[in-house]
Amino acid sequence: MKKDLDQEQAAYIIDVCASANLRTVSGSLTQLYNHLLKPTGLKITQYYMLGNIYTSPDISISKLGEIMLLDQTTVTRNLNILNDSGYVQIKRAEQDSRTKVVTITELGYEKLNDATPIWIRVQEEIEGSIGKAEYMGLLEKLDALQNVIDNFKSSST
Amino acid sequence: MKKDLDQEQAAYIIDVCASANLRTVSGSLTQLYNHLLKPTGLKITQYYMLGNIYTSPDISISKLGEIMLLDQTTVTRNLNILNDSGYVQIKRAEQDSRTKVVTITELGYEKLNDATPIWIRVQEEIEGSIGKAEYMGLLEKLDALQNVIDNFKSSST
DNA sequence: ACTGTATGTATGTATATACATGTATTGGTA
DNA sequence: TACCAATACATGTATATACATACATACAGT
Repeated sequence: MKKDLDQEQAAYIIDVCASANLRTVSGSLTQLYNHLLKPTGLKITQYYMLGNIYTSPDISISKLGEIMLLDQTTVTRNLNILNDSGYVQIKRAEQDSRTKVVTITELGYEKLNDATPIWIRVQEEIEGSIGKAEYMGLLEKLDALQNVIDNFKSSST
Repeated sequence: MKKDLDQEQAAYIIDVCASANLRTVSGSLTQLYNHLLKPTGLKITQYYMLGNIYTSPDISISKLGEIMLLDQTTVTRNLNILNDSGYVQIKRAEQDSRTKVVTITELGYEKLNDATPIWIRVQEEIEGSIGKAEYMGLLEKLDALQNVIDNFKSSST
């Protein structure tokens, strides 16, 4: 005898679902950043990717995917957009011509600098409003959740 | 004299960025769910939307967007996919022919029931691993963050 | 040197998402 | 009543994302 989902149970699921809660907040914050970043022409995802490239010069596409936890194909496509805007340079590695290495351009670096004050403003608003310690606690919890997810993924291999 | 971003500062930003941290965890969890849900043919976003529709029968497209914190155009497009699969029914409201109301179909309800055990399994793994109380704390922090974001948005109007 | 496998990247396809804008319908007001 | 503003939805366009798969190059073993 199968017990089917009633509306109350469904409402509970909607309410506590980790995926939905994360996606919703993440989406709202992305929207806020993109709105404020509009004058710079960057999106927050692009800002973040540029920051990673600046921090790890001559990184390969795959490595970039690994540190950003993105699929390689996603990195390829997002990089193409940055490349078309002239924010990054992509060239084949000399030792291994399969590999491509990415570097930020002068223009890309300028964009990064343009956008950073906006990033700081939002981040300070967040840390100021919910409290620095609380915010760090949130990051820790997110980290713990990430570990649970990673373990779950590797256990179901 | 302008102070430009150095790599160490960029690394810090990458590390603590609220948007990036949320997006990354959210993405990983979405991937895990979608992988496990594959046999059902549903994605976690679709499961979540179906759940909302089941919980609020005859809801309008706009209202659905409001409760899910999604743009109306996003709802329209996601609903079309569910509609093509036969999981929802969309018809014009009788009082106001601008409005469309959405209802879950029998088939959609079956899908919802197929997917729920998988949702439960992941959710229990999460709550079990990081602890129920810790998890509730995480939801509270996410809620607090959502409020900060909402306030920021309305203040910049 | 040849061959098969592993590795790095790209492409086809599909979903998720938002913004700007267009279209249709409703409802209030002169 | 005729018109205008507000409301509800759809469409064009762009980005973000992943999976399945193809392609190209490197490398190891014979």
